[in-house]
Amino acid sequence: MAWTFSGNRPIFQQLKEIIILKIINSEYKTGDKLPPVRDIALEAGVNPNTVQRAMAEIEGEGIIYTKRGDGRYVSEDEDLISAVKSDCVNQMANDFVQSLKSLGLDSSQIKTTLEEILKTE
Amino acid sequence: MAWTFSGNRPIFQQLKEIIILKIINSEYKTGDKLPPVRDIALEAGVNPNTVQRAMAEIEGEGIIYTKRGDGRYVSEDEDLISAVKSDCVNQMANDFVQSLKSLGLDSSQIKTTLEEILKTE
Amino acid sequence: MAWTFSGNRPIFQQLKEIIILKIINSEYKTGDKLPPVRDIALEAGVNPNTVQRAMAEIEGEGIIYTKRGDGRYVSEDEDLISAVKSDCVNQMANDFVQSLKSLGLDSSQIKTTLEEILKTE
Amino acid sequence: MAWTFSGNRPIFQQLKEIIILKIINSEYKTGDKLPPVRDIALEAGVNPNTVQRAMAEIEGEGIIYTKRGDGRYVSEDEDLISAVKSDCVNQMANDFVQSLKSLGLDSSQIKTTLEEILKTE
DNA sequence: GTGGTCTAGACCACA
DNA sequence: GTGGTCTAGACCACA
Repeated sequence: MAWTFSGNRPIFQQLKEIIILKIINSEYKTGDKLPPVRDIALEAGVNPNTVQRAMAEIEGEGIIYTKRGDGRYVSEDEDLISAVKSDCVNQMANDFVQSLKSLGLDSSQIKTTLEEILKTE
Repeated sequence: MAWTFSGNRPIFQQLKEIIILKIINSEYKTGDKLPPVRDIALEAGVNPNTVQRAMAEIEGEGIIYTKRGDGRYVSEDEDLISAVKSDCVNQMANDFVQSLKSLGLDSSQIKTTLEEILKTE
Repeated sequence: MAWTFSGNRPIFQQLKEIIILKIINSEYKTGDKLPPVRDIALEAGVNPNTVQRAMAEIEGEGIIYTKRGDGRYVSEDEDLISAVKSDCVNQMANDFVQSLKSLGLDSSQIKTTLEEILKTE
Repeated sequence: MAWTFSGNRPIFQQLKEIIILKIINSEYKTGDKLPPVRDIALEAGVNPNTVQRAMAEIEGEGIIYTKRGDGRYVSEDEDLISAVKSDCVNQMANDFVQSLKSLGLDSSQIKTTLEEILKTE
């Protein structure tokens, strides 16, 4: 996954999402040590403060933790991580359905729309 | 549709979305005169300038136009409006699929997820 | 010449320009009686007040005049009308040259640009 | 280039034009950081909001972009910038030719008119 | 009455 | 320090 940012959304948020994604997808595995803030900052081409902020917020969600004087680690709690993933999936699906309903589509139209998209991929 | 705003996104953008939605859903019909900026501002509880900005941006997309000294009207171009709607739907569906794929789900998992959600509604 | 308006500029100004154009091009000839304000308003699909304002401003420039209780007439002063025309042409040409110079083009580039355009017409 | 405004056209539009001109003429070069909104506002003697609006619209055309929390920069895409310039030149030339033709001048008269003007400069 | 522009001033997120 | 948003309020052109 590349460190690219969309410009119209806060970089720290996009960073958060990318890092969480790397954890969910086991690019950073359970119990792994994460790269130092400075390395990520360099690689992503952003200010270390921005990485710091993203990390702090992810830590707030419990899926990474800090060993003082050592570094940050991915939580060993695999259930937590898979819970984060399924929460994420469910919220996206709910938002998607909600949005299309507000545009006036019913369930079967929503299903058809999705199938159309999946076919073209 | 209520004039409620989420707080973490600009009001003028949310206004834009709500108004476009009203047009797509024919609450404001083709050729209709829209309520005056000041009326919407009052109803939505925001400053007229904020409504003005939303309107100007929607006008930039061509689905409404201004008659000077008179007011704003929904475009008579029904094709344009239905194009806006289907663009909207397609983009949402694409984003949804893209996001779930980046979380590691394949097509059949995405389909299953959506069906689960639709069942619970 | 059709009575069509661009929307982002005042209608009365566009009306002025169209009417003056009709005079310069002898669609309305020296000494002719102009159509009544109400007829023009109907034909152009605008408010009679707007036509009235355009007429008043043209009258201010001397190329039309009012006979009370009768109507408006194109001035008999042919020199005045051709002066208006050449003023118009000169001002346009000056503005054009000025604008292109401010974009950094020199005289010969301006000439070339114009010749390119004339070729493609 | 002075920050002077004509009074009968919106200031934000004139600002837009002046800033774009400065980019086209490489007063603000590819990749350069632009002066802060507040500085330009002070220099031009207008409200920062007005500059903000001009900037936002220029950004919409893609030739400048914002680094959040940092400032605005001229696009690195030199092709885009030269395209903007030539579009600008062509549109001016087309408008000019169109206007003179509607006044009844033919191609050779238009050419002569321009040459007269260029001689007197 | 309608939209369009502008100012002054405030407050916020971001880096 | 930088841009982004928003409000309050004013004034104007237009129809």
